[in-house]
Amino acid sequence: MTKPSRRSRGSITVQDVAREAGVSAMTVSRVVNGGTNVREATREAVLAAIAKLNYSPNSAARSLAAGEATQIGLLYSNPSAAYLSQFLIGALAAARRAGCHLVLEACEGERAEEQAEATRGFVQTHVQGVILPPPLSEVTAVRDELEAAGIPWVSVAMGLPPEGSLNVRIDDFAAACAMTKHLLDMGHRHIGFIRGNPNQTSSAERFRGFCAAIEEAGLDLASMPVEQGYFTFRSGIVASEALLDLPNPPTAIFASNDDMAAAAVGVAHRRGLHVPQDLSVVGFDDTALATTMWPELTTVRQPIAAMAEAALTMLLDELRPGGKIDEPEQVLAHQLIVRESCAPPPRR
Amino acid sequence: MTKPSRRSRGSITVQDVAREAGVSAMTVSRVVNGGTNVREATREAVLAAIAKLNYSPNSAARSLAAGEATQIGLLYSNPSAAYLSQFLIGALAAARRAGCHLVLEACEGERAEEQAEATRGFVQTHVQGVILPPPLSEVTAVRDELEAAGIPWVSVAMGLPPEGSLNVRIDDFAAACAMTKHLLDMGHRHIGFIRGNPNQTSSAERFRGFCAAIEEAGLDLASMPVEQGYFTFRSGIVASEALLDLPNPPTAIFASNDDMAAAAVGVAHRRGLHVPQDLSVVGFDDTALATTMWPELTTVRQPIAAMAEAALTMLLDELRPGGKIDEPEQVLAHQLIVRESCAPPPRR
DNA sequence: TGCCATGGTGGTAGCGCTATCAGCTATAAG
DNA sequence: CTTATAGCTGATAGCGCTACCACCATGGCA
Repeated sequence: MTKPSRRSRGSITVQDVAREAGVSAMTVSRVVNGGTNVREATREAVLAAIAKLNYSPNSAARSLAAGEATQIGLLYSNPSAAYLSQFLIGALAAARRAGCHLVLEACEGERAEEQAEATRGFVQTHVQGVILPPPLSEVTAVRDELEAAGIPWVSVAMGLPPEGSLNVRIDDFAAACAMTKHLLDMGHRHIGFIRGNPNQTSSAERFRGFCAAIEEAGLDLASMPVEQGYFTFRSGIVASEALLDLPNPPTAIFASNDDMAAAAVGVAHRRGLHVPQDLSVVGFDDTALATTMWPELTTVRQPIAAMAEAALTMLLDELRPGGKIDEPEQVLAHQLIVRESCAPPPRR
Repeated sequence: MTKPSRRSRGSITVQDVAREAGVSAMTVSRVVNGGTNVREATREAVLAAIAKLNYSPNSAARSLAAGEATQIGLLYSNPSAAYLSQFLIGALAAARRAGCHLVLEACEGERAEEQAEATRGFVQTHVQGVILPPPLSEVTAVRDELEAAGIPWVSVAMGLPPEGSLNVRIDDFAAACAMTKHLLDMGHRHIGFIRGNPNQTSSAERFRGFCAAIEEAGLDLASMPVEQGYFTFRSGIVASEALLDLPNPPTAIFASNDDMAAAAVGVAHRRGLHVPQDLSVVGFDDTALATTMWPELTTVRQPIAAMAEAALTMLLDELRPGGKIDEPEQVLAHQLIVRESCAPPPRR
């Protein structure tokens, strides 16, 4: 009878499974991880033993033994809170599967120096790679700092990422195009557009999509009122007021994100306009805001959690000793979400 | 010249630091962790070596060797997305410090069976402890399941936690009381209250706070219109309409959370009432929603991230072999956030 | 002088897993 | 019937860290 180590937590280990299945620990490990080169019968025996003992691998031991990347940085700034939580959920799921830790760092400031400072925090804590959700994915101060430290990064949801950089995104152009067509299909011919922050390339892509759909419909793009916004609620108020102050105001407003769309609805209500009867409003992103307003917002859904997962997975692949990844760019599918903020234009 | 192992990632280890400082690895470890029983001179030498080599401990090895809890579950349901992201930020920060992983599990359903099912997911993946943010902290199906599996948990933001249970919260009663006084101070004498979901004890506590402030001011509580809500935006719409349909509608509405307050503002706008000139509205929680509406919402801020950190820390203490914790209940400070949704009542 | 506390330190032995390579079995090829 | 080839498996040796105990000085006490 062997004396159990007093340090043992009594948990099931590979050894236990191996004994149960009548194989070696190594074979169990192989089955658990992808399982190349294991005979089918053996695999089944191991799987049965795992199920019987209710085994679950110890991730600390795993990453220690495998010498894997264990700390991945995630630099976030104010993003719409709804966006961030979805993002974190996806990233955490992937991180746990990979057995690595997510290291968060807030980057509040707007100034390049503050941003670089936040980034250096990562360099000092030895993260092996960094995920950059918007809008940080576009900040050169951050990217330069990472570049200098030799830390790889993945940018998420850029509109138009630089060639060859690691990134995960949706097709902002196509999504904006589809949304515009949705408005056109409803009969709108005079659509106001609120642009996003010019320092994010997705703003330009979304606007391009809008333009493309308008022109494809044979309408005069120059007649469509366009206002500059900055993705914030407040900027949406200013832009919407400008749009509705026009002598010939649009019958629909396409805001480049949900926050600004919510602002447009707020402004319309203040003026006694009913949405969607008097004015249609659509947004982009499908954040929680879209369903905590009245009427609920027609918008474009990004698979945020999936994008975060994809980003982390890509980064881990890149970090793996052998592996430059084959496909540094991943474009995930978006989805048009039709709710109640949109109706045919009022008859005049 | 020693041949370096090909598995080594060339990172700095305790051994390197020990050699540099002229001590043993054990001593370095002691210095890094609290450092009991180390002579001051030795400690300084080690610290210097750590700084010089830019050493940072490998958390995987650490938790493997120490046999610490390494997987902590976090069961979440719908929570306001803004709430969740703040919560995750706090929890992640604490988790990284402790070197443990956060395991997320979504619990979408309302039915006890679904909730129990989600909880069993944790039991099977061998999490050592679970954090229960609202509203899950109040679900008995979940708690029974954890109890049965012998997994300790910490509930967060319950209004009135059961005696002796691990929990972190704010004083909902005091916060609601303070908010009500703020309305009274502005001159409101006829205040409508929208209650929260009755299945959460914080709803009752907030209502109690409201009542206490009203009675303390010597007003007739029975004359204050009260509607039942369920913390959702939609329930807020129904409740607000009921309140404003009253022959003698209130001059202010105190909603038990921000979502319902936003609904109240929306309903008011639809009726051509201006907020705050014609109607004051206040909320509770200070979620992102509070600043993505117009006017911005006066509300109560919970230190969400800090509460999550406190919860995780408490759980880890509980899990530590030696230690039942001394103080199973922590009450953190809330804060009244005054914005623009609130003004003195209109003169009649 | 001996003896026990006590504070400080190092050596040893793992924690649970996987990289590596050697070996071993079948099948294919010579 | 050998030899090459491939597929499958196990023994060994760590990954970087810390629990555990042995050890060595001290110094106080009998």
